[in-house]
Amino acid sequence: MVTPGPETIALWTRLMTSSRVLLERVEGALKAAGLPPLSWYDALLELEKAEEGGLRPFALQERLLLPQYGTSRLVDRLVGVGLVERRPCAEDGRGQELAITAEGRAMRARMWPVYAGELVATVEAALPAEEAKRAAEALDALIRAAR
Amino acid sequence: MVTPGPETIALWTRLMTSSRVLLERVEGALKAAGLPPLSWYDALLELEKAEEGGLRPFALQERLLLPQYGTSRLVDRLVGVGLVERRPCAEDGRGQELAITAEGRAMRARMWPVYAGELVATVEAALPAEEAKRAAEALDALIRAAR
DNA sequence: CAAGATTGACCAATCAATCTTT
DNA sequence: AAAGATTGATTGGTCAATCTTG
Repeated sequence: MVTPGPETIALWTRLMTSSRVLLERVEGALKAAGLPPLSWYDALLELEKAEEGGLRPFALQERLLLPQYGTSRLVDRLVGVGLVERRPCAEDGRGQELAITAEGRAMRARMWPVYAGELVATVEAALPAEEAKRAAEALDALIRAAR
Repeated sequence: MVTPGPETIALWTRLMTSSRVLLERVEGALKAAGLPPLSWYDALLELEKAEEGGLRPFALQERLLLPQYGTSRLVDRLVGVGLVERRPCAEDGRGQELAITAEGRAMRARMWPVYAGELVATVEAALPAEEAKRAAEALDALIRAAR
């Protein structure tokens, strides 16, 4: 039977713990500031990067690594509070185009300083840039191996 | 205004992506084998390590990094299917002792090969032990900085 | 009152089924 | 039939309130 080596176990447990602890910090800071969750930020950022044409739901889905229904429900909420618009799609009658609204841009801009502040206070306080870079490369190898 | 450096952003995004992608792999493999989710494994393992005396819910909670109500609901499910037992606590009338049952041990033993297989297939396929060790140390520094 | 633990009500995530267009 | 997207029903997670004992 296969048994992972101690380095593998250590990396796995630290990966699970660090991602949860950091995520909690960021989400906690957003909530404390009366702002929406990180998932909203991610979606707004992708739509803002896409500019004029907007994005099709399936494209947003790929970028956010969400299931199809997850995207559908997330977009429902964003549309519900006026941060995103749904428009019929010209080229493909099955689909739509999603576009960020002015309110959406404003919300993302309000969220960023809070988000950025936590990243600086945790990641940059913990690791010099050179080490952060090496760790990022190792994680990148994990990502490629897992899909 | 604070702005995280590019290495910080890269590490953060890889951390979020790698943890999600690897977790999906492991959860997917468990589900495909008709087994319960990883959260059950984690709880069963802690209770098995605790041996005879069992664990108080608050102690399990600390080890699993769950909120109090989260632990309560998780234990509900484990007790519901007979993998864990709740016993009144001798020293402290407010609390209980949680103990893994024989069925609980058997379930953990069935889950481990599936879990271990995915770790080997992803982590060990991606990184030599020496690099895994260095990455684990970097993540450990992140964990300490975040709490 | 603080600590350990649970619970009702609500929100979010998931599954399977569905609908439309290609 | 496959791709894009949504939806009803269920399950799981979260919040605030509650209960009991220290």
